Amino acid sequence: MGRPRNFDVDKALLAAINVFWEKGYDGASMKDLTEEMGINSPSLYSVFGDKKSLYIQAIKRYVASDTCPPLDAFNEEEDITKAVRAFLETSLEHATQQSIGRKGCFMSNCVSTTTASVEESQVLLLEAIVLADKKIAQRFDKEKAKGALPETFPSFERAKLMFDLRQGYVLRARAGIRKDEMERDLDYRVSIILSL
Amino acid sequence: MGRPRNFDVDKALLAAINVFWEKGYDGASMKDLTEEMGINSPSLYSVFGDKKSLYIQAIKRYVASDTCPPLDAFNEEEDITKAVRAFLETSLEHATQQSIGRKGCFMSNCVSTTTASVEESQVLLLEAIVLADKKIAQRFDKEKAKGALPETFPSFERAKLMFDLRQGYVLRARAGIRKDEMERDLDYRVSIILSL
DNA sequence: GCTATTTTTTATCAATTGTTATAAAATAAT
DNA sequence: ATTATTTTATAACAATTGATAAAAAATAGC
Repeated sequence: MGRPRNFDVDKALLAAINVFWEKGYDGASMKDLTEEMGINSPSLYSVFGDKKSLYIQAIKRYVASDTCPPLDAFNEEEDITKAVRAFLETSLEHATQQSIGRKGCFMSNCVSTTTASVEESQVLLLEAIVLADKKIAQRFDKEKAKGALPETFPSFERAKLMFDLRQGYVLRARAGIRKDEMERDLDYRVSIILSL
Repeated sequence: MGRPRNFDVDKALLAAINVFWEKGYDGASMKDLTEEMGINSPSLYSVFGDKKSLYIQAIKRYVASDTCPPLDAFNEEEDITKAVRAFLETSLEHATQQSIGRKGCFMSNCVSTTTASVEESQVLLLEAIVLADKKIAQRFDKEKAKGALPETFPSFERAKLMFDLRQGYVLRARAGIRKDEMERDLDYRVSIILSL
């Protein structure tokens, strides 16, 4: 009973992700957040608590959505060489997209900057990295079982290698390096990740 | 003539770097800055201009100092294998050091987060990356001339590869992954960077 | 010892920060 | 229709934000 809520809690949370992603935790003001979420501050505070609490919920919501475009592209491609290429290519696309906000990855672009100031954010980032490593390694293992990769292929090491190369792309994109320039050594990196 | 300045401008600027490094551009308040720089705000504003101007000068000062510990370790080591190892090892050390502030790299930890909001910061970050790539590649070229690396060794691609792997370490360190855990595949990465 | 000049100090500015009372509005149960 | 309950809207809170005005203090030249 009582007056019904006239906004979608989940939609508001998704909007909050975008604000934090674009402006960072410190850079995002409550005014920015309430405007983008389409609610006023008392509603925000009653549903999400204070700024820090909202931020943590935003991270958890992002992680729960479990949609990392490069990882999805990696898993959707059947051929392992094409899959690795798709991972790097999709990483580049998202890192260099000009549209404001949602640049690169929410976890590495935003959450990584708050691990010192917002306690809970560190373990959430850690879990996301560990999960990504594991998913990539599992795919490599599957290829080994298929015979597409040799038994000696070090899945876990290569998984971490591929993941870490993405972080380099993200930094370079932020520095303004264009996608087509970074694409030039993309195939070369694919061959390194899969080298025997 | 006039009343003499009772603080060292350069020392104050170096202190400002530390504040931005530790707290980020948005997270660093003028109060934080004046306290750490040991001056009061009118002095700050008269010498450095506003916050954005101080920030740009801090970045330029950091770049001018030209001291990137991993890069220095890389160049000081004679043997190329040991040099690559030293680069990664030093990257890990600085990324994981527990002392507050000066974690990882000022450029990638702080400046990379302001490329959208502080216009001038982007090109400064770009120049730093381009310079680092070049320095690493030049060292590889020297090893090729010495015969320590084959003529076919792709210096520039490997330089960028090594540089980008560091970004992965920085992210992982922020997530709380320990140095000794990341050290486990350090030698493996050295062999990949130098593989023929 | 003045004067001119520059810096420091102290105090304060308006604006924005995150946050919360208070009261109006909208529903369900009685 | 009234009551109880919950959410909305409006307004305001104290604190902090980045930034200055005004006055005191310290030097060099005359």
